[in-house]
Amino acid sequence: MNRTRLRRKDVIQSAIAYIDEYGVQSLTMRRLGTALDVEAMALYRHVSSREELVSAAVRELIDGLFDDELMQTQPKSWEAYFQHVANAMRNLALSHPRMFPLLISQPPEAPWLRPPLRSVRWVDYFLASLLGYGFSETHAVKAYKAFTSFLLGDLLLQVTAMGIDIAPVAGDGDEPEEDPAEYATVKRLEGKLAEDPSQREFSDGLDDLIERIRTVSEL
Amino acid sequence: MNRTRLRRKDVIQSAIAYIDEYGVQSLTMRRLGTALDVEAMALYRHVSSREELVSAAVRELIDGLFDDELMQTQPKSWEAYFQHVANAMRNLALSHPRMFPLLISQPPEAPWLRPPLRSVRWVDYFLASLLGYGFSETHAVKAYKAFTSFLLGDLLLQVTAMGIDIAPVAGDGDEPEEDPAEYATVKRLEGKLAEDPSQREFSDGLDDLIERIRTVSEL
DNA sequence: ACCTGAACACCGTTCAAGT
DNA sequence: ACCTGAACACCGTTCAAGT
Repeated sequence: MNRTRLRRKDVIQSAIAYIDEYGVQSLTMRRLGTALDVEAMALYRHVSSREELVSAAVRELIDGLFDDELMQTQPKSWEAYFQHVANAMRNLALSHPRMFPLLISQPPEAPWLRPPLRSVRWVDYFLASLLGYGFSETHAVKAYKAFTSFLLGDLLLQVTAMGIDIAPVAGDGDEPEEDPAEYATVKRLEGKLAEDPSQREFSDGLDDLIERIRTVSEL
Repeated sequence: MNRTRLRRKDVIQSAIAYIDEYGVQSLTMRRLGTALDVEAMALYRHVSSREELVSAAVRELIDGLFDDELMQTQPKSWEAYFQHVANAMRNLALSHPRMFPLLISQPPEAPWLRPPLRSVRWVDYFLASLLGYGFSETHAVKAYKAFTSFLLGDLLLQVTAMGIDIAPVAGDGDEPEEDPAEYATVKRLEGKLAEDPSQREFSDGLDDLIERIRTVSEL
């Protein structure tokens, strides 16, 4: 019944799995301990605090993304490269919707590191690639900023639209409920608002972004 | 020394002030109680749980934005209206950097409500305004989506760049530290990366967005 | 070297009791 | 009607002790 000696990796992987299923709020040293068939206190052998565990989980995800999806291929055009990275990040967000917001809430290693591309290694590789595609330094930095802003906005929106939140759902208390039926315009447009063209919206937004970056580069 | 009877409003305002100063993680019923010269348990007379308190604080901020900044003036052009709303939201984000991420992490009232514009009343008013400026229904919804995505991405980036996070700073544990000096490209571009043209970047991004929306509308 | 048990200081929340 | 005190079940974390 007892697996081989507990390793740090196991603890971190378990934490990710736990958060994916129940959310960070529910992650408890004691609960993760019992999930691993161990007393909570044993975890401190591998992790210095709950906070460090969570931030290690975040790092794990980002490093995984780097190793699996990007080192492998180097597309011919920078446009294809953007598509590549964007879709890899999107897949990460969609397969770990409860982890994704943590990429933002964790403080970055450097102030100019912009989530969700939040490791120095990552950004270094990204910028170096752009330079390799012939971007000027200024243009590469601009593209990096525009790209992160796009990813963050769109993916976070998508993830929260999945009805997932950092904290579990809060009851409405005894506040006056807002009644959507009262709001004429919203009611009228509800059909269009609720349309969920998430993949399409993302692709269109991305195409748009690429177009903007191209335009700037040609000035 | 004892103020007039505790009101729900006081509790919520205090919670906002407390979060602004110390972050949500530090908000504790007991601590907020002593900040209000009252036992923690007294708060439950006005608020049904800690969660409900936090979500009331978020709602308070959004409602305040609505009342103060937007009902007042109705600019002549939709472009000016966008600027209006965007800057109002930006001011909110910058004056409550520790609250702002909560606008995202709290579940929205309806699935198609996109943070940070996250109240039905708000969105109704926003969409109605666009229709008033002559937008078609489809175009108004598209503009709403593009606008929220922009606001969310840019403001969240700005707020996290302030070094603020939902959770207090996590130590790095005994993981291998990433050494920025090792990363050549990042090192080379560090100057450009660290430039903080936040107001300008935001304005440019907004101009860009407006331009995109205009273009679509003319097709 | 790794895990456990008991303990400490702190939570959110309930409930009977005070005024 | 509003607040308090004591209590309960749960946390993160420390530390001495077991193997």
